Amino acid sequence: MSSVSSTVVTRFAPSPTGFLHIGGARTALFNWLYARKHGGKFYLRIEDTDRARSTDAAIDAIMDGMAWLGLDHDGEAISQFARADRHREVAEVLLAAGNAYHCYASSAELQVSRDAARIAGKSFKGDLWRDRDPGDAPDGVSPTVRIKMPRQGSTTIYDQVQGDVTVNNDTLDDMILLRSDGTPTYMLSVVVDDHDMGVTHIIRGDDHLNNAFRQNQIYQLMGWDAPAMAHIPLIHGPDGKKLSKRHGALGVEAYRDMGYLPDAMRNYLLRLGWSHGDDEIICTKQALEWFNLENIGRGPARFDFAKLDSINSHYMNEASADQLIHLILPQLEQLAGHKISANELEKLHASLPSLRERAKKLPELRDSAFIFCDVRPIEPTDKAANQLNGDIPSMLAKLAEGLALVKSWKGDDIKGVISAFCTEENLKMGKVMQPLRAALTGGRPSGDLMEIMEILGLDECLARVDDVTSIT
RNA sequence: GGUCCCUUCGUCUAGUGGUCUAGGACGCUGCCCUUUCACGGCGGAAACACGGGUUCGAGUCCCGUAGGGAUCACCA
Repeated sequence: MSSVSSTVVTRFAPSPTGFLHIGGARTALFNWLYARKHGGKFYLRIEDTDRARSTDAAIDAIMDGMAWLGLDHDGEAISQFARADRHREVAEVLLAAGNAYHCYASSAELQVSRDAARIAGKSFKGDLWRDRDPGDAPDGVSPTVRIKMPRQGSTTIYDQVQGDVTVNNDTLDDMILLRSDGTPTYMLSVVVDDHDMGVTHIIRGDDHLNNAFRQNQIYQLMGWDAPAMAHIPLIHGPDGKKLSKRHGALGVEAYRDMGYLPDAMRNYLLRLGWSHGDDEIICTKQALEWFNLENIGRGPARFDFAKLDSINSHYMNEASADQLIHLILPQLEQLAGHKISANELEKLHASLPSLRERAKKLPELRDSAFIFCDVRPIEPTDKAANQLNGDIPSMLAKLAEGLALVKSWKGDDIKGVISAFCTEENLKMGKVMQPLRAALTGGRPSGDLMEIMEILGLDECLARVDDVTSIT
């Protein structure tokens, strides 16, 4: 308990060059889950060593995204750039020990070497100055610092997801540790920060698997213990290709705007690449209990909106009416063009339980809730308009007369009036109910018509019927 | 091209050598319910990439082929 080494420490380390995309969100979720499950620490580290590409707006977007998903991190977000001195210090140690060296090669020379390696079918090693006499250094060129990779043997890393992965050391390149302006590169910074922060488990995208071997060398050279690794497969678009903006590589805030609930998002993301037998609906509390690294899948997963929708509808049914109303209220007011009154709010509350059953996403709920606001006249959909043709309006007008006389405005009594009317007019129930629904709801998905009428109230119902009967 | 990773229904996946004539979920679809739209209930179609091994026995282990992906920056 008290031993530092036994405490799990994970981190999410995005580069602030854009929003928090879906793959990053899942990586963050896994790290968060793993740390929280073990009562450990979960840190957020902003990898902003590339000053030109890092923006504060991106940092905000990432933090907002995580907050929305409910992934809280311990302590303040750490800026990698702020720790540059420390990174440089480690490079100096490596340099002093002869494990790193100055490289004076120009980018043109490097490019030639890279092309040559590719043509020869070999790996680029970037070691043009590895064995050259520093005395040959050209004047006026500030060198980069490169690590001296081993050329013999092989390195095997046990990855918690992929298993043992082995690479021949002679395919590793002498990567740059310090740029010619003296600033540290990501490859150096991650290792130093992960070590200094006491990170015990690195859970990150598959795209870093190759880097693990390069970074591993720094741990070796510095005599540090390397954290456990877990490289999770990337998320692909529905077409199996890399995610693009067209199909899912959106910021998490885009999902929020589309009307998905954070709980649903977490559940979906969790199941995308991780499983617990046949379980599909896994709340966060349960996930905290079950999550592990062993059950992370090894193949890339495709993003599927249909399934997300289905999970979202499940969580919409579990959310409280207050919560749901709170979420749709701003848009509802915008649609209605007025501030929602206490009276409308009451109707909204009354209708919500049945409305949310048929809504998969917030916008659908908002649209169906809309008819409970004071928004006469209701604009009918094309389909609904077709049900209000011919002599239908006069039929409805006649029905309205009967409704006005109902003894109490309760579902059963209303139904009684309607069925009596049907018998009297020798009409089938459906022939009356369908147009009535069209008149009252404009044809929007709603629910039990009697319930709707009861909630709407007699006056509103008559007014809406009047709206469609007086037009013709 | 080099290196590394991956490969079960359309999709997410269960499956850790025999109980797999392969299970669940989403989607699709048939029927039922029904006052529209939905919801719900009960069914259905639908997969072990291919080829060799190993084994009494392979979706499960090994090799190869094919396909997919990642990576090869003074980006992260």
